Amino acid sequence: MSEVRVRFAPSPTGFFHIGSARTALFNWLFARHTKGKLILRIEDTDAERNTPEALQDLLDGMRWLGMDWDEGPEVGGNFGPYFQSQRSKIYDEYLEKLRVAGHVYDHEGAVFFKVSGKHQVIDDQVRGRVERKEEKDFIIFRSNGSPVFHFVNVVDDISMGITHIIRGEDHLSNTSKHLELFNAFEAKVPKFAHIPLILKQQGSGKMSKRDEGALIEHYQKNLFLKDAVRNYLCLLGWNPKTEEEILPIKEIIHKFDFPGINKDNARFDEKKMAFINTQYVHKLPISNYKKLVLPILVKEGILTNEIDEEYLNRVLQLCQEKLKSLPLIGDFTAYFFQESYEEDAKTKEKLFKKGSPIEVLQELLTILENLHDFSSESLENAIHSLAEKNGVKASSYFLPMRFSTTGKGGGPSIFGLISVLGKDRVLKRMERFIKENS
RNA sequence: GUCCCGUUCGUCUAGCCCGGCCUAGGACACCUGGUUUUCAUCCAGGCGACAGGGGUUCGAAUCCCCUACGGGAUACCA
Repeated sequence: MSEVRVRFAPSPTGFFHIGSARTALFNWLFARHTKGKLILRIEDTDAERNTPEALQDLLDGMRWLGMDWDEGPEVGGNFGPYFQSQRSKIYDEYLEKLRVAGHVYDHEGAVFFKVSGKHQVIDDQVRGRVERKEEKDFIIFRSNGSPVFHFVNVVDDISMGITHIIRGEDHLSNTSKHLELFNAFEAKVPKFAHIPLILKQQGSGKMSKRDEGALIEHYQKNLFLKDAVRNYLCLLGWNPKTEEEILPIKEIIHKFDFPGINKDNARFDEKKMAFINTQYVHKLPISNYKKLVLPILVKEGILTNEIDEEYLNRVLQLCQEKLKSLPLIGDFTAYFFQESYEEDAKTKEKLFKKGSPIEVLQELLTILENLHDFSSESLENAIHSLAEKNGVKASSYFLPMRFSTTGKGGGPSIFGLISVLGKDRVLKRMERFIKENS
């Protein structure tokens, strides 16, 4: 059996967006699943709209999402060049073949392809048999001498030995043109797989570069985990047929195949994207998590050099299970590292409405002063026995404790919080709070 | 307009090819309750769909036809 060769063929005319990324991803998954090759081919025949920045953004985005290519820019290969702008010689040769066989004619300076008028049958791996007839002759070389997409696309797929064409459904109608060309060249026709499009979150139509959250850059900037973004993208138009949706990429590669691809378009859902990201944040190995979060804390001026490594580790570990996304880390942990932090006014109001927190805190203070073991288990026992002695619910101590030491109404689990903060800080902050509020 | 593709909870989807196991399963979101409180974790429960109409069949989400709706293509863009 011959080796699978698939290609991702973007044109670098804008920033790398979700739709392109997902097409690249499906090609990559198929290549890895079949142990074949992924070819990255840059379709830059439109000199007017191509930019080097867009190309760089594309390569960065591919790598960020963990998609490597076996042939193409920066890696080379035996079927190059991989930029269409450098393949004009090949295109001229192929054009000559069509001329010799009488498939083309010149008109108004442009070269037209003479259509056969026959029904073209696509045996699509996703949609089954699709039949379409190309009615009109079409241009393959512009009057300025440059070749047109349909022509270069087919010529490259032939000359690069592409075996499977996995692309968006928006190309399904174009396929009859491409089939005409493959036939005119008497070339073997690759298998086609037209994958569903990604629709914009609101309104109608497919997702475009201008839509919120459409650019890969957006996820990079907002510190989404790349594995999470990739996992979500896999789920748009493909399903693993398991109840579990959050899967390691190895498993996705193993399961990925054409029968699992859906026919209907999928609407992009930022909430589910965010949910999956949160799951990945929670599962992040501690060393990795620390590496990602540290620069944020430093940048936000929350961490200074004198921070005790041991303490930092405990804080980060404590907060991970409640952290929804990486950029929230500063807000979530600032009070661990700084003595001046803002108090949440609404929570404070609530606290004082509930009773006399100062009295409660004074009692807590004496208990905690005499508590030598500040582990969360020990704290839990102490608070529970205090509650029992006073005939109240243990939870009645939680908000006073939390608010007086953090100025917040929410955060990590209470005993863990007090334990990590440590006896010195807790007592000092409670005392300060009592003084300032009585 | 013409051509092509599609249509299961608000959203992503399982089931459809090979009709009965489907009083249609899961996930996100939402709502309610629980847990270490407010909550951003976690757990339990709830809400919620086979686009409509005709066939075929003992039986249809599953097969066929029509309609409606959605998407795409109709460029000397890719």
